Amino acid sequence: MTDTATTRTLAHPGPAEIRLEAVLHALSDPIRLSIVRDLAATPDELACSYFDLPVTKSTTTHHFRVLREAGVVRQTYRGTAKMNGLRGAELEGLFPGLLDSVLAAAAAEEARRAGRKVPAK
Amino acid sequence: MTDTATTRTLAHPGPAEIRLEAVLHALSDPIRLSIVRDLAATPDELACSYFDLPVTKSTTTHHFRVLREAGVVRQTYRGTAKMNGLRGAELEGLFPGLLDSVLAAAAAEEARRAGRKVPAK
DNA sequence: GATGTACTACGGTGGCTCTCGTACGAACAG
DNA sequence: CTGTTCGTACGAGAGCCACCGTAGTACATC
Repeated sequence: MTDTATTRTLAHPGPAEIRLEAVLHALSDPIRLSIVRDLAATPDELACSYFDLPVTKSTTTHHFRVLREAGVVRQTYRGTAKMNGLRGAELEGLFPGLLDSVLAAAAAEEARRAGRKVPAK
Repeated sequence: MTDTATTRTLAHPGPAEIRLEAVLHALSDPIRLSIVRDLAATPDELACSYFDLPVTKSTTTHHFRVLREAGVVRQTYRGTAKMNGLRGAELEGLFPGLLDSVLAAAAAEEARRAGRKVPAK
C-alpha cells in the first residue's frame, strides 16, 4: 500500500533536458554500449532480463538507470518485466547522425579487434 | 642529470590502440569537449596556453593528457610551447563520421541552449 | 495466501577523476 | 647568469562511479 497511483511510470528527461555530455558518458561504458548496440539491433523493446551481462542484477539496474537518465533509452513496465527501447528518433532529432556513427564505430572497432585477434593455432 | 636524450617527444597511441570508449569518455567532459571544438575550428595547431579554461594549469595539463592518451589530439613541443592538433584524419579512418557528428551535436546543443535562454530582461 | 520472477533500494567498498597547490624542468630574453 | 614563461610531476583531497550483497516491492500464477 505504498500508494494508490503507484508510480508505474519512470521519469525520463524530455528532449530539452538531454545533454550531450551525459549521452557520451553513458555510451562510454562498455557494458552500456553493448546494451545500446543490442537495442539498436532489433525493432522490439527488450526486457532487462534479456541481456546477459557480466555483472549482477544490481549493477545492471544501475546501468539501465544511467542510460535512461541520460535520455538514451525509454523504459516502461510491462507486468513484472521492464522493457527497454532506444530513443532513436528523439536522439536523431537532437543530435543528427550521432547515434548511428557511434554504433558504426562500435561495429568497426569490434571488427578491427576480431581481425587483429591471434588467428593462432 | 635527468637524462641526455630527454624525451622531448610524447607518447601517442597508434591507430590500432585507439579505443572507442576512451574517445567517448574523453569527449564526455565539458572542458575537453570545448578544447576539441576549438581545435576543430581552426586548421592550425594551438598551444595549451591559447585556451582560456576555468581551471588551473595543472588541471589543463591533465585534460590534455586524457585527450592525447585517448588518441584524440596530437601534441608536439615547439620551444616552450606545446602545440595541440586534432587527429581528425586518423579518427575519421577509424570511426567515420563520429567526430563530425559529435562536433555538430555540440554546436546544436549550444544553439539550443542559447535559444532557450531567458530572453529575459 | 503462497511461491516465484523481475527488478529496485540501500548500504558499502575500491578505484578512478577532477580539482588544486606547490615545486620543479626546459626554453628563451635580457 | 637571471629572470620569465610555459608546461610537468607530485601529492592530496573531494566526489563520483562501477560493483557487489542483501533486503524488499510489484506482478503473475497457482
